[in-house]
Amino acid sequence: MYRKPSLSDVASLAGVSIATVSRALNNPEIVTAELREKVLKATRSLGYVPHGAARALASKKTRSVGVVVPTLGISVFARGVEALQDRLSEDGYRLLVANSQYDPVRELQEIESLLAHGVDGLVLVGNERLPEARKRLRQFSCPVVITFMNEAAEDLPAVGVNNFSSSYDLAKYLVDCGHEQFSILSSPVLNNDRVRERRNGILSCLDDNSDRVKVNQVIEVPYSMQAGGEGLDAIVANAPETTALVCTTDLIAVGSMARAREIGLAVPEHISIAGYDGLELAKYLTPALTTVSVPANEIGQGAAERMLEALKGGKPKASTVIATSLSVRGSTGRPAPGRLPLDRIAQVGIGKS
Amino acid sequence: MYRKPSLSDVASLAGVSIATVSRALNNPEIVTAELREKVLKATRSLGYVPHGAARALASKKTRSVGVVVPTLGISVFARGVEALQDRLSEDGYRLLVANSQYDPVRELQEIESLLAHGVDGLVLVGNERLPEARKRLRQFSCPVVITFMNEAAEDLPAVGVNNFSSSYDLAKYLVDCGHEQFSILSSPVLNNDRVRERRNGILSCLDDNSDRVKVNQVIEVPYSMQAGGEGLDAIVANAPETTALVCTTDLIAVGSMARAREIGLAVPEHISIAGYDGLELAKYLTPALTTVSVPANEIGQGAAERMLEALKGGKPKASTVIATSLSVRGSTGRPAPGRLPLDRIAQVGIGKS
DNA sequence: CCTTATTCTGAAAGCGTTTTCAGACTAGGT
DNA sequence: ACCTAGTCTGAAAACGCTTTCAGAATAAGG
Repeated sequence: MYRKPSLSDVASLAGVSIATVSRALNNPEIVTAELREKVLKATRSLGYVPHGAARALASKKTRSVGVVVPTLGISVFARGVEALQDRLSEDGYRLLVANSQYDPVRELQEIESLLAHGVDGLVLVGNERLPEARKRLRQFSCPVVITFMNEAAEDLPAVGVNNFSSSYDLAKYLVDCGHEQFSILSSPVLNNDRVRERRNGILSCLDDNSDRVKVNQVIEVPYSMQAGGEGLDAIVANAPETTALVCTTDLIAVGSMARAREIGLAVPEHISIAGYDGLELAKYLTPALTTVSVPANEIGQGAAERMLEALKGGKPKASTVIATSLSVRGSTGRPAPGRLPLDRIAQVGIGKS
Repeated sequence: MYRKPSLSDVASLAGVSIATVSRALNNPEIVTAELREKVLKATRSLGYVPHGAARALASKKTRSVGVVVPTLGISVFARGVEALQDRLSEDGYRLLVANSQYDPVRELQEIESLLAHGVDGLVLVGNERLPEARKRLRQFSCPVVITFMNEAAEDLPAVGVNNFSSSYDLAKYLVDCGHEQFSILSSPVLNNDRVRERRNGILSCLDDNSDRVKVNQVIEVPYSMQAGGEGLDAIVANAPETTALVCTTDLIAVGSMARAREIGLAVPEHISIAGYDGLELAKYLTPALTTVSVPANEIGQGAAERMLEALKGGKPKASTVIATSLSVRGSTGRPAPGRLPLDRIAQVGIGKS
């Protein structure tokens, strides 16, 4: 049975010691050109590939980092992970990916699994996690970068957008449009500080303008387009005077927009709908969706940069806030004066597919 | 400086040898209950976590598998990777993720990086790769599973949909609708056997019906919604008699549909448009997009199952074909009799945003 | 030409596990 | 009571690399 070549195979073929081979491969400059050549030749002719585990054991570095995201099914996370991997790969690091499905217990397990594997660093999403998770992170004292948040607890570096202020701005834009009757449709806030911040940002803005503006309903629905549609139904039934519906997520916004059309509500004539995330598809909808664009790739890349810095030097740099942009599109506009309550306009059942 | 507890720390605290600790942790049943208890207690009280690299070195298993996808920016791949991770995680395996950006050289590098790291198995997309990549795979002789294809070269197990026949069926549906003037809008076929199979499937069907049906244009555009729009422009300019536009990808289809509306073409009255992938958002568009639904999660999960089998037993099971379903929706319909050429209908510039 | 400083190289000691191997101890049969 | 078979346990040998340490070789200086 064929055995994969090891350092000593290369060493004996090149006629040098294993120490020299190791050096020639890792610190070429500290070995004389002549030996280096011999070693490289032997390496090539044997097709030698260093053994990762052995190397990790000896050097105490696996050259890999781990990331735990809630799910890859959400485009911003997928793109963030992609950018993270792209950047890490440039520096020769591998990326271990896990998803928690928004379950803190699962997140803890995945973190423990990654730490046990021996990742050199860990990229996480948001600040909320089980105390055990924090404890493990401390115990392993490996570099951690928090993403999709503008700041992190325990003076960890964070790379992400300011969910609160960008949501505040989104709401402000709608207030400035002249809307007075608001409702909010949110994906679950439990275990999700990003969405909570967004919701609070919206509420804070509406509160700051409470002389002109009223918050009718704040509804929380599961994270799916269908649930977004059901959320809209609830708004129509319980807060028919609503003229502006702010969603904490594009997916929910898309679902509610589709449902609005189904029941005969015109967007934005009868109701303005806005989302958050900057889904690429959002601008191809009819009407195109007003949303807050989150540059997920910048977050991923920024996280990679922070991580690489920590892995090399170690100076704990502060957090990086990634700028969002408000993409105003066709799904929002001025409220129609004297519009009837939504439940009077809606023709429930008629447009139903 | 605090050192992480090792096997021997646990051993001395429990008053046994490291061999016993190792056994108590990995094969609890071969150790007497009494010792096992002592060991577990010591393990807990020290917060002992086995050292991954050392374990990998000794056991020649890292309990991790690697996957290389073209990009995570495409939803089917992201969902596939997610399902893969979910299933592998159940059995205690970690997942290393890399993307190649459709570049064969980059794919080779990532494969080499993963193999050097020591993954126990490798999940890849499609059959096309550099000869060096095959060589490495053979050299490391680690289990490989090919995904998103219904069969693979070199008798590797494959888990995926039949791109050819499902595309054939999609085209057949349009032929049966009565369409006679077809055009095809494809994302790049280079380094992408999945899309090539789809295109060939469509062409094969149209060829089988060449007595009734004509293929006007087969256009290849970059993989983006904008490019899809430009593709539509080209169709309108060069093949205005087209009544059915088949796209090899939902993203392209969405782009062309949006562009169609922009230039005043009604879908499906003036032109039927179909896609492929089963993007979740596709059914929330107006009109909803006819597409071939690919259950990416089943592919990921199936790949995980194959991989786990290979990792345990080793019987090389055959490929698994995952069924697609044709989702017929509003974007396709019967061709309008006596329709004018598209360039006569289009009002270029008017609807431009 | 000899001494001292300066590179480079090789021997060997880990790194923290798993696993083989042999010895110790228990139980069962006569 | 003695021998055999059968369980468990511990000592020690890998696993393949990095890195320290000391020695060899070369260069520089007097």
